Amino acid sequence: MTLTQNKIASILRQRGYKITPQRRAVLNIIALSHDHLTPAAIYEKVHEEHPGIGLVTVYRTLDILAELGLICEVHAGGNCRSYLMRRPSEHHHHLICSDCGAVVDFTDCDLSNLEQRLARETRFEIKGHLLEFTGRCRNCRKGMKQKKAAR
Amino acid sequence: MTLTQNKIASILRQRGYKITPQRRAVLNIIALSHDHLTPAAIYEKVHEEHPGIGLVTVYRTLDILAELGLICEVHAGGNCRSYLMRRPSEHHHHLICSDCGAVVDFTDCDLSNLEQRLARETRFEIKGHLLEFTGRCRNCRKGMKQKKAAR
DNA sequence: TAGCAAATGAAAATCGTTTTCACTTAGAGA
DNA sequence: TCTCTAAGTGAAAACGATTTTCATTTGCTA
Repeated sequence: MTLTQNKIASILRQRGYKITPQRRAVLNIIALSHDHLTPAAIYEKVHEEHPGIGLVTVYRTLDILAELGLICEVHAGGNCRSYLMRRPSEHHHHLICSDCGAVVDFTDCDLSNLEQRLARETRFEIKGHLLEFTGRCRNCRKGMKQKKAAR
Repeated sequence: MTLTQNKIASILRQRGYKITPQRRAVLNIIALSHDHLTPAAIYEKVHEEHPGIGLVTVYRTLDILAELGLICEVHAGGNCRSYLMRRPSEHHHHLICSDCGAVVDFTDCDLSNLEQRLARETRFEIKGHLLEFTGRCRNCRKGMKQKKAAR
């Protein structure tokens, strides 16, 4: 379930952050997009509607939203840092289409067996994991006619 | 099994790359280290012994080695791009100590069930995955006295 | 050994991100 | 509703990592 913007605004307020038009705009863009967006892409979209908003503000807003856990990072191969509105608020992972960039979440990774075995064998205290699948989504598999989303 | 340097050299030669002292030096550093190293760290070490070698050359060499699949990238949280000599030449994953940066490989990730299920449910054609565990290694768990390896 | 394509190093360019700082503003309190 | 202040903003500059450019050097084939 997507958090409503009002809900997000109230979380921000609770934590002592002010609700500014700039933050609303950034939030809006991320919430409306089903893709993961790089900071630059977010800036671009935000800037279209609100030309006054600077890239710096986008970065600052992303930092705050990530800190509050309202958005999450996608790694997706080479370049790091693109963001996605946090949909399931619990632990989850991503399945990323390498063609169009679509992201699907999944929650049940069931790595506990593997984790336990690794912990036993290596004597590591395992704290977390990063798991992402890549592939081609349904749409991109049929029809190459799909427009590739501009990154 | 670690590829010997000679073997690597011959792979380079086969692909039309020349064997230069600079490339040897970079290769040497990566092969001797059991940690994953950032380009900067590699440069530093290489530079100690061969002060003539520039950072640019390190980058170029890393690109080539990665392209040939002789070294592999480690993601490890925030900052991307550190490299590791490819030890098992097959598909494998990393277990990374968040304190000292030690990396342990493991090969049997057994995600096929999950992968099949995801493919069925999402109609993705799944091509690959990224799996990394993070935690604290045995040494770092006992004794905080361990010196943190400079990144 | 000669010759040339490939490789190198230094400097400059580029890219993404962060810091600085003077100015503006959201929102708590009068 | 108005005032005041801490928090937020934008522009420019700083910054670190990586890439490009270009003149010079070098490995290696003929």
